[in-house]
Amino acid sequence: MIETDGRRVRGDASRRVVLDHAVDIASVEGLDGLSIGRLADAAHVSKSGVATLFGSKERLQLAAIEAARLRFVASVIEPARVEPRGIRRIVALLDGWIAYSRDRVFTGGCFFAATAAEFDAKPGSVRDALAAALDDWSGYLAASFRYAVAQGEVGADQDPEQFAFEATALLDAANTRSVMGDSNQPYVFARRALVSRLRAAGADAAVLARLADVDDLAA
Amino acid sequence: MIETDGRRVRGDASRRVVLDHAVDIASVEGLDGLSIGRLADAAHVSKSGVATLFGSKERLQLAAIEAARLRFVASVIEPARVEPRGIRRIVALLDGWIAYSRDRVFTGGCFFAATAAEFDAKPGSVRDALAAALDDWSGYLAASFRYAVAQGEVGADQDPEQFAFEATALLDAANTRSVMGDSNQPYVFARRALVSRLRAAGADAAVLARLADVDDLAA
DNA sequence: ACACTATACGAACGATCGTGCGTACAATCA
DNA sequence: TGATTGTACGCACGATCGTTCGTATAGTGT
Repeated sequence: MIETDGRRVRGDASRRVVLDHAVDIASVEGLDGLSIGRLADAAHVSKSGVATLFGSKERLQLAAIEAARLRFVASVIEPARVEPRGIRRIVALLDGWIAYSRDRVFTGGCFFAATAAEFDAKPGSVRDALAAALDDWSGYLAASFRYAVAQGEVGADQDPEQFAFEATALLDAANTRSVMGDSNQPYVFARRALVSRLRAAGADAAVLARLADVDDLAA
Repeated sequence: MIETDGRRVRGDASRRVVLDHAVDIASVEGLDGLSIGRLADAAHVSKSGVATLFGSKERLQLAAIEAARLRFVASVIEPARVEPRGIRRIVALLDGWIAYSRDRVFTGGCFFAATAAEFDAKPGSVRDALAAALDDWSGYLAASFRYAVAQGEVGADQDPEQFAFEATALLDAANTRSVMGDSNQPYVFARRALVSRLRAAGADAAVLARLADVDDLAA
């Protein structure tokens, strides 16, 4: 599985560098606003070099989505995996997501919030890839919640899909409003809503402390 | 205040026709993706005609935002004003917003959800105008809720700004996911969440019937 | 009557877009 | 060694972008 071909290794490294700039640009300008020429300038490579590495703009967009997915997983999912499955991991995921948005892991805020709204009405492989990535995230949240239900950490009447919808709605709204208004206040709203929601679902108050602890405004 | 100059009357009529197409295109392609050439084709006027009517692309974008605001007010705000202030009007606003999104009053779903995510990280007059429009909507919801608190229709401990944040978050999420996945299921999630939220706030169950009544899937 | 203003258009501007071609170089493999 | 493949570049193509200019027409004022 490991690439040993020196040419491909070099190419992969180049793609990594270019994509690192691409996801940040796209989080601000969108995946359509991401132009090959300006991307080439930002990454200090030639325009035709970028074209060679990705073949077409659509393939560049798809590669950017995959690169963004990796950065998101490393920033939100992986750190939360130190917590045991169930309600504790859910809290870690939600708290980690707020930090991911607040700390601008992508220059323009959450990459997927920006590009999903851009492509939701444009059918094609780019939209499909974005929908798949969002379903992965929402599905992971729902699966974690389902485990919490099975463990009795929250009420048995709770619908995991319903919870995942509400949680991602609150997080996305906090992201967009924070970026739009250059304020951390929306994260406070999101924290309060998420804590209330989980308490109403029957979650133990002590486990929610991490979420309830509001340090966004101080930071 | 009424325009009597025949030239201006004709110009305003032309602007109205062009903007009618502009807001629908922008709800799909975004305000940057909205190009003067394609807008001219859609409205069956010349490209330079559009340029004459609006002066610059930025002024066209600002005019489109104002036109979208008018369509939104006529579609969501005005119909809800038949209900008395307070919780009843809030329910009418939320139910009306879901219908506004579900019925695709704009071709690509909510105009403001699409363009806000596009411009939230791009400082300038366009972003400011979008932020102002969104604040108007969120503020109207908060003011209505504050009235409901004062009337004792919901608990005195309830924060109107907090409620407005949560409500708009749920509505926006339902819109984006419905457009993205071409399904009405997200509206069901949003209804359930909004009803739960208002019931938890102390609202009378009977007033919430309109919101709880799920006909989105049947439609 | 005349000057002036507000649409509306065709034509063209320079700029940027995505893409393809030809070339050069390095790495792989027969 | 020679043929092939993957990167990387310069260059140029046709298309489209926002904008400007000149012109024509219709409505408004003096």
